[in-house]
Amino acid sequence: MAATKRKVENSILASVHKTAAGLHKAGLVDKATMREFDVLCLTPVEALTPDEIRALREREQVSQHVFAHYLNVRKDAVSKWERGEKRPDGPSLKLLNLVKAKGLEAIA
Amino acid sequence: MAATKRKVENSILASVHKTAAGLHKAGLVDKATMREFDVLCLTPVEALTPDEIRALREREQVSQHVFAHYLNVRKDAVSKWERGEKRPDGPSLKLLNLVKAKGLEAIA
DNA sequence: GACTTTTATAGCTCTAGGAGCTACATTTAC
DNA sequence: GTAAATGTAGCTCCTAGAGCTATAAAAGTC
Repeated sequence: MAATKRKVENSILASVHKTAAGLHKAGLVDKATMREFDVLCLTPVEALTPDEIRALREREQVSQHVFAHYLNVRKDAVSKWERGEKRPDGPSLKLLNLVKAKGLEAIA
Repeated sequence: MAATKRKVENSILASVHKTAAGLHKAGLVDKATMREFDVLCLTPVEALTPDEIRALREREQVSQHVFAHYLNVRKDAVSKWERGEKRPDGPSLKLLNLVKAKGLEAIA
């Protein structure tokens, strides 16, 4: 239910963002103010299961070693994520979400 | 001196990368192989001083709170980075480097 | 077939980054 | 005046990630 609420909130926020973006284009809202909206409308960083992380890496066709280099973590960390020994959060999770959404090249 | 060596290495690697990229375009090297080159040629993640981090955030014209949201860390963390109480590394440093090179929008 | 390299798993210890909180200045806006 | 936003300061706690070694299963080489 938290997920449902989240989704509704997101769709509302998406509209707010779209509207704000329009105002910005029209020169009625400056860039800094847009950023204020963006905080609320930023793509939510979602948790990833070990399987999803592995699938993500295999989609990009790289070894754990190479994948780790892109994220600036050690290969051991990637191995542990994929086996569920450690769960990435904060900055690492953000990077994984970036790769999921935009591909490895986006963080090269 | 380590820095000098690094620089030289990087320029060499940059050439290797450029050459490899050419071979790839010509269809002589597949994408997976390119990735192998990329590991060596990835933009090095450099450490940032507290002042550089603050300058970076101010360049993007956002508060610590907003900045933290983009990086998926708490605002306390950003404050500590800028005051030199904690030094970001690994995934967080990678994100900061991304922002430095491509701007906040690159990680939105 | 033996051999090496690559890739990934497993187990271990240790450090410090980040979470999460409260309280307190300062500035800006209403 | 006072309310909101911003940043500092001082804590404690947890665990992610570093860093290492050993092992083992593929993949490529001779």
